[in-house]
Amino acid sequence: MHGADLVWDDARVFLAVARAGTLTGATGALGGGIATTSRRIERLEDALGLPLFIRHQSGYRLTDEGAALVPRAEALEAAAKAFGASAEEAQGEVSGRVRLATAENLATPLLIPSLPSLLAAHPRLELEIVTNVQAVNLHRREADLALRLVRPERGHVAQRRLGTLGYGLYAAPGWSAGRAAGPEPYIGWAEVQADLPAARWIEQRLAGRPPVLATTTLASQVSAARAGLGIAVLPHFLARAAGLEALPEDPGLSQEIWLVLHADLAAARRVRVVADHIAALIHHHHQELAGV
Amino acid sequence: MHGADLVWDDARVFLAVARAGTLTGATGALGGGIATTSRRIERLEDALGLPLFIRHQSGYRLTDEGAALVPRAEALEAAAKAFGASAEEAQGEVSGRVRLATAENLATPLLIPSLPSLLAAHPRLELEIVTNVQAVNLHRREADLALRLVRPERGHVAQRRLGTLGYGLYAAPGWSAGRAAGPEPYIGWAEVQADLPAARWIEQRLAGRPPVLATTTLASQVSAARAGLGIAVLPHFLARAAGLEALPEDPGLSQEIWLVLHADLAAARRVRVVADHIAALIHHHHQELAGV
DNA sequence: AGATGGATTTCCATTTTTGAAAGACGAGGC
DNA sequence: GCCTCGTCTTTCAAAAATGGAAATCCATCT
Repeated sequence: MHGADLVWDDARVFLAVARAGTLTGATGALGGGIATTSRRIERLEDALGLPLFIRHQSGYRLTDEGAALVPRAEALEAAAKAFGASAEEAQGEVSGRVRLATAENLATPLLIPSLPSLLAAHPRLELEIVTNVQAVNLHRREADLALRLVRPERGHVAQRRLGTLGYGLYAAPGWSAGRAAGPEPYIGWAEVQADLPAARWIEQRLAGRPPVLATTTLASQVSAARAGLGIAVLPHFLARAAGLEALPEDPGLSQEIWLVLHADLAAARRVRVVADHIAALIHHHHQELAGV
Repeated sequence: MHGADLVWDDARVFLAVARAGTLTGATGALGGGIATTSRRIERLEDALGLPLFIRHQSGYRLTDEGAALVPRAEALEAAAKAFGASAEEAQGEVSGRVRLATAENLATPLLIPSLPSLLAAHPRLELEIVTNVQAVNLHRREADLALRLVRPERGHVAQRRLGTLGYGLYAAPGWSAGRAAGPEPYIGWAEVQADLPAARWIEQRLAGRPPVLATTTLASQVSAARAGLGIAVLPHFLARAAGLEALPEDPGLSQEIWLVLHADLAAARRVRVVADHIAALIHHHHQELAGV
């Protein structure tokens, strides 16, 4: 008959009415409608199986049992406040080291410049960025989280697809205007990165001819293109920022951007702070990255 | 943004999910639907402004902050349990003295016979019945509660109208058959009770003639009527119980039955136990009392 | 690799709760 | 003794919460 399902929040209503002495007053403190306050007191009395108030014309007056319950309800209130306060405390400072593995394509031009705000917001956060992507294995805890350009293999990881990185063909400003038709010199990737999508696309396009220059970093390719050495396949956002000229041909290349977290660490606050920062960053630059 | 309005019951859901590790499991423990559990966790995270769980494919896993909040939620749970348990204890034995003032009309035939069950249910309850109605004044604490046949004057009292006491004209069985027409002998009230409605009605009816017998108690009037002394104006329920014969004429007399409590005592459990008993009693005999 | 199974999220009809206004009741002031 | 004021209860339409079912997602097993 009673005790079956007591609604904790009704205890809050009970306290308000006990303190105010009238439904009207309690309702003002609670927000809502008088009728609601009345009904919840009724429900509480039903659940407890005893009358808490004597209904007076001038208001609600505690019964003996009601008065006896006030301290208990106050204990509940204190516990609830502690619960909420504890939550605020938990918002406190983040500290500790986070190792982030990421593609250099993204780290240098995009991620690094965004870090000051993150580190300023969390002074005790230590961040370590590993760009040696190939060798890093989350499972072996060589990094806490990774920003990847390939879909991660399944494993004991939490992953989120953040956006898309679009590629285009770029050259120095005025390139198209100053050149006659004919085979164009390409800037390509060194042998070790031959498996990058961009590298494969170029190789296919050159059909055996060697590239005019092969490098191992994006930054050097941008420099080379700007120096007028040839055409390069570059991420839209990077080439545009460098002031390069987009050629009309579209290589149709794009890569998904994935954020991968070690499952055991996803729950750690310091890791999540970094993950959220990166997710927001990518989201913010969503348009530029995709190259729409 | 957060803390604004935290729903205490959501803490219970939080605990259940934290313990079960899955929404499905927690829902089983809570009763209800999975969707509800999911939404309430969301609402709690919104209210607190921090993520409590990491959503896994295999279930919900606590974040650092969530784990930190578990003990607080457990404190809340303990407080809620104490609240409910305290309510059960308050159900405990009633003890103490209660003084009830009542009209003798009601006390002797109705109330007294009903007392065994009340006293059996509350062995430590001491009941004192005062039938000297006129002199009793609730305000002076001469009684804790009163059962009255007149509407109480307004004052610092709580009052409930319980029912109606109907009167009829009664005589010994076979009275009508055995008598010729003519002025009938009436059994009336002694001078001191001349202000009773029944007494007034009889006096008016007799138009100066003296009653054949005047008494000061109902019981004696019943006896007199049963002895064939004359006609009496008696409460229906009492006359019928005595096996008297109802005369066709209806005096049109009735009195409201009021239960009056001293306002300060209405909240006292021992007083309320008695009041509730009486209210239930009158309600149970409602039909007979009204004399329908 | 594909199928399977458990778990969550989404969707929508239903139930419950809510809240404003009208009605009822008694207290206090004139 | 009557009137005004404040408070609670009831009523009903609207809003919110609920929960079952389908859809989706992912890890494991075959």
